[in-house]
Amino acid sequence: MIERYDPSIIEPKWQAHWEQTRCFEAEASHEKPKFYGLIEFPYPSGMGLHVGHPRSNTALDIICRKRRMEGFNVLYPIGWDAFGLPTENFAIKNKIHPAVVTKNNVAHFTAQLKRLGFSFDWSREVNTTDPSYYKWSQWIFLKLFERGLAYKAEIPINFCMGCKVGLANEEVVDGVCERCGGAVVRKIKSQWMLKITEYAQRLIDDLDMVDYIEKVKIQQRNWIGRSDGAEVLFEIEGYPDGLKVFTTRPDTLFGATYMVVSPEHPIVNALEGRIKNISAVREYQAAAARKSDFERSELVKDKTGVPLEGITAINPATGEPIPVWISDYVLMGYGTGAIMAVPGHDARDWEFAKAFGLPIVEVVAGGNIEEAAFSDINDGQMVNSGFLNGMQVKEAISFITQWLVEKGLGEHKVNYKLRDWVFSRQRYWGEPIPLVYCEHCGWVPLPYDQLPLVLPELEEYLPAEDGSSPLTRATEWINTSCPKCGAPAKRETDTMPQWAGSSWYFLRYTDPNNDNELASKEALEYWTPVDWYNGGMEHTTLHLLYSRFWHKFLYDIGVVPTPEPYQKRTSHGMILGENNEKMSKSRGNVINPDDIVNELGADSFRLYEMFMGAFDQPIPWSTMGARGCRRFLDRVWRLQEMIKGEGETTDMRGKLHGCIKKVSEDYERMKYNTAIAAMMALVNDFYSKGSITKEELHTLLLILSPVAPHMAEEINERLGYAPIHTLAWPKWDEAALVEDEVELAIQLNGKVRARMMVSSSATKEEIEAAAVKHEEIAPLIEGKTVRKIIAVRNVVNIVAN
RNA sequence: GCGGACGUGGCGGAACGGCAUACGCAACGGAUUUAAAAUCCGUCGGGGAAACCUUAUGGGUUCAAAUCCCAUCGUCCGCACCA
Repeated sequence: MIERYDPSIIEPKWQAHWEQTRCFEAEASHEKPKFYGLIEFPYPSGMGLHVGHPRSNTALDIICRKRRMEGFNVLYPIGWDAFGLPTENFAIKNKIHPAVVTKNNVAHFTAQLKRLGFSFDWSREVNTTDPSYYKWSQWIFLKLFERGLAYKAEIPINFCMGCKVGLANEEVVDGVCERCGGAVVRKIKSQWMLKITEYAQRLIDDLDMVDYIEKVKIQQRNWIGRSDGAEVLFEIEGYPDGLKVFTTRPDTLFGATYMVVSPEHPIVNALEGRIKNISAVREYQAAAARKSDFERSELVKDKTGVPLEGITAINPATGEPIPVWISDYVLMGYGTGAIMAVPGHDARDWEFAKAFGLPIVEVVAGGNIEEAAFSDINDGQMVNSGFLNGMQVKEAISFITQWLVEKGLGEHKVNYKLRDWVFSRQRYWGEPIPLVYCEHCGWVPLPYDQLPLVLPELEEYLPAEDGSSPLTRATEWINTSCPKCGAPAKRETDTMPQWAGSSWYFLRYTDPNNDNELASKEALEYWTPVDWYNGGMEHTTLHLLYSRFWHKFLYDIGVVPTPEPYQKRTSHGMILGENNEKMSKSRGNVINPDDIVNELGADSFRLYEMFMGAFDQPIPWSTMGARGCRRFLDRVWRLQEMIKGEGETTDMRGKLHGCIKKVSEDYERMKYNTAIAAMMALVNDFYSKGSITKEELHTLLLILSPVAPHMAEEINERLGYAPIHTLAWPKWDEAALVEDEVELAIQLNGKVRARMMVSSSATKEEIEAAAVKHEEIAPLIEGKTVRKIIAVRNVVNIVAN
């Protein structure tokens, strides 16, 4: 009799063993082929580990443990994305230094992660708030600044009233702050910006060279939002600049019956004196400014606007005068901030024209423009369009673009939805921006030998009421001298957003203690790119896009050897609460990993997270299901009682090898649930037999070990084998998979009517003959003509009538 | 509105175009136990008298459809006045 399975003894034992033998540290030698597996480093929040973290971590832990057994030198690192608002808010509320809060949270997370037995290389731990780390975040920023990719601009920003901080577009969700849910308003602020738009095309194009799951690629492409069209110049009487518009439908130029400019468009100021209804226009502008972006788009149904009375534009195709309106359905931030309105063929223009009684002209036949705008570009012929008449839409687009170019009225133009990245935050707990403002020299970068520029100590971390950074109070720190001319100068008080440190952390892991470079050339050459990166879909248009941008920049300046940071990107589905809703404190459906580990053990927890459903799908938590996984491990444990004597055998070789194959292949495809199901089925088979050989159990432990490493090591040690992590991944024998006899289903006209056993060496002809003669089949086809017999895999279909 | 994913037992879910419901949960029966828990063994989608029917619904392609195509309904996710 063996004692009962007790993870609370086994798990700490093996965790200590792994830590002492340092067996999961990446090898210094670069002889072996490398494998770099990466999970998104956690933000050490006060809430502690979420059940979502282990889902991603276990998935790649399985891959990394398997890779080591396959002979790879594996890097599976861990670190902390520790700058950020929740920590700072907690610090403010409790009057503790954010660095102390961070330290406590990191300690808590570390303990939680270690209890789960991930094979992280803890010797390479990084922390974005460590000055020796953010020295290099600052270094990269200065490089961007040098190359003109960081610039300061007066821009309307999304300002969160709760956090008192500017947000990137990506951080505004449903019109409110992603973090605190507070109202977001528009404020004009001078902000540091990064020119991610300069990389827009390459960020699209190079998706072709990486292996990302398709929905990630699609979301990134949509976010960057490339559109092809033309920029067209409309003349305005008495305004020599004219009014430029961007359109993807230059073919509809003859149908442009009016123009619309956004409320912020400079033409209003330029022509102020000639706009007869200027007070109404000013009033409209003021009303638009008071609305947030969210409110503006909330009112989609009701188009509003005011004509610029006295202003007339000329349609360059027809030569006709057309009115110019101002309306907030046109955005200053996209294209030129002005549009040509073609109500016949654009839904928004159609609504606007209907609302204000503007003329609607059909220029593409095929729809009913009285009912709705007709905007199909694949099916329609040009009408009422002079020299374009009779052409198909696509033909007309290229023809008129050429015509515009020849007349000097326009040009082919590509536009992107992607905006430059707002890189300033008016907060304390972030990397200081290493620039100094000098009255004489402007913005001057800190010399590299003065990095890191360390955060000053403050009494209060709260931003000022006007939203300026708490660093404005660090008088001594701010006042410095210009590195260029020596005159008194002031430091930048904005800090970097949380995304800075996470944009390059995977590079630092390759050489985490290097004080001379962000990482050595040699380390980067060997380890990058990351071979496999798993993370959340929510980072697709944030972290993942930002880090691709930074990486491309570092590639351009010769710092990294590859144009893309991550060779492969996968994503896990979210774990929902037992009630099928998103886990949250307020819903009271949060599952704490510690509780599950306490009750069932880390191995059962890991097993359940991998077994609960398809890895890429969202899935509700079930504590009963988790207990079922514990039952399975109990059954594996008791296999020790069924071990046969020396020299005895079972007839399980075929099933065992089938399982090795299934599990090996399913791990690679992240089909963890079916891999585990296959092992459960195998164990059920051994229970049916009531016996197992020592070697068979050993092999089962090898393939189970990536999921349940503690138990696998423990039983394996008791069997007298060397530690699993030092052993090779088992190979399956294809020959063993072939069984002597297989069961075939016999179908008649596609319906299963009978089954029969046949020798697996039987020929097609033999199978067909046997099927027709089968005792249950023969009477059914008697008197009928057999038209065809299809024998495929394990089905024979007889077509007869 | 646009883009994406998806719809299979009481539940989570399996199923290279080839025997639908693997594996697990829940439920039920039995063994063991003074009893319970644990464990072991077993049963287990629905409808129909039956032939059969049944993978959201209706069509189609095919020898063969949960799987491919078209339409409809529904759910989830992302983007959203992007010209």
